[in-house]
Amino acid sequence: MRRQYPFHLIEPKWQQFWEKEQTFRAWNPGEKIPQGHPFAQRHGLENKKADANSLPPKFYILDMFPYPSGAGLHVGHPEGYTATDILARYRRAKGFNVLHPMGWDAFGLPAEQYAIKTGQHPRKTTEENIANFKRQIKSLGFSYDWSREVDTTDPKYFKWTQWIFLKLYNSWFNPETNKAETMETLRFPPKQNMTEADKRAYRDSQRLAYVAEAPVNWCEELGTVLANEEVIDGKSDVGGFPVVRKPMRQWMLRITAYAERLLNDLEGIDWSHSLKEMQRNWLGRSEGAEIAFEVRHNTFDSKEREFFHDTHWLTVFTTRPDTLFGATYMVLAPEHKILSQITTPKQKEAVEDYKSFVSGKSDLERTELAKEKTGVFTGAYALNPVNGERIPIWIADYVLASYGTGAIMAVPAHDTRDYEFATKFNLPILQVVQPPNPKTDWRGFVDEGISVNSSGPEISITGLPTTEAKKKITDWLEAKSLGKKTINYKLRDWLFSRQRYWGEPFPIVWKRDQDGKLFHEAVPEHLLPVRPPNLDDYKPTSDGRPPLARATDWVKLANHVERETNTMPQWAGSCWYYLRYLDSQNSARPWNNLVEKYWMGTLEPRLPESNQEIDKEIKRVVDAAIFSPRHSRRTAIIGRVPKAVAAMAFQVSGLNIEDYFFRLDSYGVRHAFLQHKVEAFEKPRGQRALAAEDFYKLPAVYAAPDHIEDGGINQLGRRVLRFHKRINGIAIVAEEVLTGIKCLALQTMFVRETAGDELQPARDTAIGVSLSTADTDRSEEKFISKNSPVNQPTLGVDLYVGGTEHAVLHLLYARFWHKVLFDLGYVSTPEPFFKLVNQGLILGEMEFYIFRDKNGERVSAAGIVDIEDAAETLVGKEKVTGAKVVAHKIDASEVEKRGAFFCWKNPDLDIRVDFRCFKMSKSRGNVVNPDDVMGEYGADAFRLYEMFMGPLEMVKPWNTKGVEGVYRFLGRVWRLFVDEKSETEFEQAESTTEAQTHRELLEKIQLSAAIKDVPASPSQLKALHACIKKVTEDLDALRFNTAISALMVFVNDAISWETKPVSGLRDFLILLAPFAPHLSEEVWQKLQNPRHPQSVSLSYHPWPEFDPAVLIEDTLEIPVQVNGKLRDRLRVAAGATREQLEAASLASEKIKFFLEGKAVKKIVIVPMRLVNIVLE
RNA sequence: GCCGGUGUGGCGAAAUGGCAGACGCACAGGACUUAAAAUCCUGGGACCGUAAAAAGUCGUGUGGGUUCGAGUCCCACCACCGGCACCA
Repeated sequence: MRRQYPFHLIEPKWQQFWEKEQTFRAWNPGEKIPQGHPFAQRHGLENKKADANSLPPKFYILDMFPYPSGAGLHVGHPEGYTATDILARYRRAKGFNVLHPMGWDAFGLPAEQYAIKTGQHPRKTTEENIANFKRQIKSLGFSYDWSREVDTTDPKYFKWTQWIFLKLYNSWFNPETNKAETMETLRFPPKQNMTEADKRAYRDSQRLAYVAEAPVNWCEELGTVLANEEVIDGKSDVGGFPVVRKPMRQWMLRITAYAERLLNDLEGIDWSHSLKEMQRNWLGRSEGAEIAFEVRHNTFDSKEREFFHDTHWLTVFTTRPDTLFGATYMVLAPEHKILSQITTPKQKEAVEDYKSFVSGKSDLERTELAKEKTGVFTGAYALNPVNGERIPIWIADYVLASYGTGAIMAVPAHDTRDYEFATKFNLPILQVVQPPNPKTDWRGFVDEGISVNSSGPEISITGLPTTEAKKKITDWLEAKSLGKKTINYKLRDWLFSRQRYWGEPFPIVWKRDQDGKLFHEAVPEHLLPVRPPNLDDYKPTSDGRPPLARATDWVKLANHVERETNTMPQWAGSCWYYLRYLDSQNSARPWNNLVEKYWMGTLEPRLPESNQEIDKEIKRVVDAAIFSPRHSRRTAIIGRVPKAVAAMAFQVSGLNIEDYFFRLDSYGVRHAFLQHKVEAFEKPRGQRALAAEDFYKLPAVYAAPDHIEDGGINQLGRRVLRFHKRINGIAIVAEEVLTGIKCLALQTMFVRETAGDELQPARDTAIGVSLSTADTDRSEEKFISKNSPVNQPTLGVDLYVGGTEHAVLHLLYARFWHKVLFDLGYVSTPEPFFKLVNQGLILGEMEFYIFRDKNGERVSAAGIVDIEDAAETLVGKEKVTGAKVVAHKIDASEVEKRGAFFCWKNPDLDIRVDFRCFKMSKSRGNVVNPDDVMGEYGADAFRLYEMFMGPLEMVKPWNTKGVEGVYRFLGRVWRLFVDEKSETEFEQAESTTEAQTHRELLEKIQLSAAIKDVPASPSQLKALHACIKKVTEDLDALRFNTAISALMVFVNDAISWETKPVSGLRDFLILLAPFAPHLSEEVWQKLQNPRHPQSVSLSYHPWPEFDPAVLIEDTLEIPVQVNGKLRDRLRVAAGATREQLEAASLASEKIKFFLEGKAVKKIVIVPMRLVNIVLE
């Protein structure tokens, strides 16, 4: 494609300019901003030291930093980076102090494996890769503050990773305060005569970082152990090598202590629904009961009596205590400790055989081959506590030693797995739950119903619904000390050590006490960082000894003290990098506290300036009232003011806010509401609808807007809203305190009754979006939208963008570390990432496949079924014959569109072709290299295209033709501004001069003569302000694709203007700049002052204000429908009344035709929008 | 199996319950050109019409429902994508 504009000169020019001028430096409280910096000019900070109060509000916008692989950047990286860069530039223009950093997550296996192969030090590989990544990222013109760059493999960085590890090492989790505390607060158990060794052992057992001998995931090929999160289907996440369970001594982090908080705090952060679900899933909370079963030896015959000296107790975990009467056998995990004590001699051999059979299986076999249940009887029996029934105890590998108590009570009638097992081994199946639908088979029915056959001598739950039955039986068990309510999590402690070279060494040494017993101790903080030794051989050893152990000089310290030779996993460095960015040059501390508070938004918030007219006192109280923001992307949550806070607020202000509700919008702006009315609606099936009084018991309400009808004007002259639909749930009519805007929220979520008095919303069943406001009063609507992106900081990182692949690894670990640091007082927010967005995957370009049968004849895809993706090709079956066919990729030029299909270009066009997109992969050869795209179309076009493809979160296929489309658009922008003749001269000069002077030749290019310093015409203003409105709103909502289309619409219009008013075009450039910064800067410079080409960057120029007044039309085109079908359009005056609209509609000739001979039943008129005539 | 997400032209997509398909790609026709590229203009969901129009009918995965009006809200289902998967 012909070059549209000289991006090859413009882009490097501005990248160098920004770097030289430090245009995108983010300023910390206490820093002095250099003279003349546009940020200082904009915010009045010249010659001043910027303290936290004089700095504008912060905006922290973060990318997931990349692992610098040898392959270089792929097109997925710039997708997220472009989105964040656009927002960073937008926020800068809006007046924020924007923190937008970049760095390298550089520890990792590929560099180490390359080292093993070639002997090249991983540091060298890493440095080369970083250099290449940096070059590529810089060529995209992102506005990163490179002065804050971090590299996890830099000793200056991992010094603090080790420092945080020591914080974990020197802390324990206090269950009473539900938080981590330093070891000083740990009390020893009240036991006499604890020796120093006892005390040490106790302390070590309580640390957040501890050593455990546990069965771990050992990967032979990688020569290292792996975390649960790194094992997928029994294979290593990296490389896909088999993983086996093997007991080893390893470092663990006590993440399980935080399971509850990691789960609960998800509610307060703005992450996508699916991502939160993934985390919830991984945490795997389940509520149930532990029940103790007695295993009594006198239940066996006298000959065996001597083998059983005690009564044993076996505890099981179940989520369905209500099915206890249906427990017909028990199952233990083969690894269960009690096994040796209860197995009868007769069964001993069988049990031992089974145990060795199971231990020989890999994890993969244990899960994949588990379709058929296996197990053996132990010979022992337990007593069912409710009725004294003797139930046999089995062992089977479908019960996991690591979850719950490693033992279950099997209720085959109401558990799928137990049912399979019982069927195979002919164990009794006893119904204890009756399904609600009598036609449902009770066998294998696992849902809730009514308890049956559940009566014993002391307790009966027969006839109770499941929820009540659970509660009653649990209470009874608790009273008898036979059981208790329990919560279990699937989450396991984090296996934190790796047998690798290329990772952070542990700041730990091993010593021996007087008795020769080995113990560990922290390396003192002042000796950090502990650097890894130099090695010649990086290979792991097959016995699990880490490669660091080879460096004996490094390992062995004086007095027989030895270093820990394991290294930390790759995730360690990424657990806290977002904190190091805040203060990356600080060599004394990981970060400064004030700086952390400023960037994480915990300093005193400032009031939005635009709200000056609002009663400040109320605002202050409102600010004080909410300290725990709870909202998510789609759902605004209204919270009630806690009583204590309300009382406090009353003392301060005399204002009673107890009846207020608060809602945080997606910008963190607080809206207070006064409730007017609550109504309950139709009773839903199976569950009971909320009643008005229930509302007061709810801790939070998910609000959902639905049908709102205009209910006329009330005494105050305000529109009243009415809803008349039947809705299952409740409706709240409320008025926003600050603005007086009436809101209506329909609450269509149902509640389940729980045991206590408290009602809990059924999780995430809210269907709606947010409170909606009356759309009848336009000035109120304006008020809302104007105030939405307000200057109000949010807690933590304001926006974090990255791929889904880190949903449970990085994001869970980082939240965990952050919470520990929060507990210990090093950070000020409980969560690190306030809002998080996952970018969607970019697939390869569309590919065409033509099928051939076994004779090589081409066959139409129309007759092919069961098409599957088989390594690099497609296979399918012929529908008629069932014969196998294989597809071959063909070029797009061999294909012709025919109706809804693509056909092979033979004369008949009768052979249909299959078309689809695949994930980009080296082996398929469909990887798009960003360097190539940028070389051909430039960085601006590349950025623009990645954003124009579709919504950020969606999976979308790459299409090079699409890049050409946006490239053409940029060319049109260029031609909108420049004089064609001067450009031709430039091109001629460029082709005949030395390359070095090319950039100066840019100055040859003149502005178009059509650009004049004249006021814009009304229609020009209209086009501009429509664009301002759309781009601003879309950027706030992260809708980049539609923002770009608005820019295109403007340019399509403006290009035909005879005179182009310079002020309007300047505003347009500000709008375009976040998307295409290089082109915008270049044109801006020409526009500003052609005689002083080195004028200041447009990056800090204020974002244009949208003026709704210019968009008001004199006349409108109103569609007229008859029975909901469009029949005519009328042009009417904008202020036309209902009566005028009705008369005009009925007068229309076209409408008359449709009304002929029919009676008009009703006429629906929506002023300014539409008329609908309903006939009988 | 469980959980979550998504289904709209040939393709990427857009639409506070109110004119479905903005914007872009691909395509077709035209202008400019010796020609091509680039650029500019025009067209466009399908069907039925017609010399060409106009008018009309059907259209947002399927089937129901609510509503004057549904891509959008409710119920049931189907397909695809992603995650988890013997977690009691």
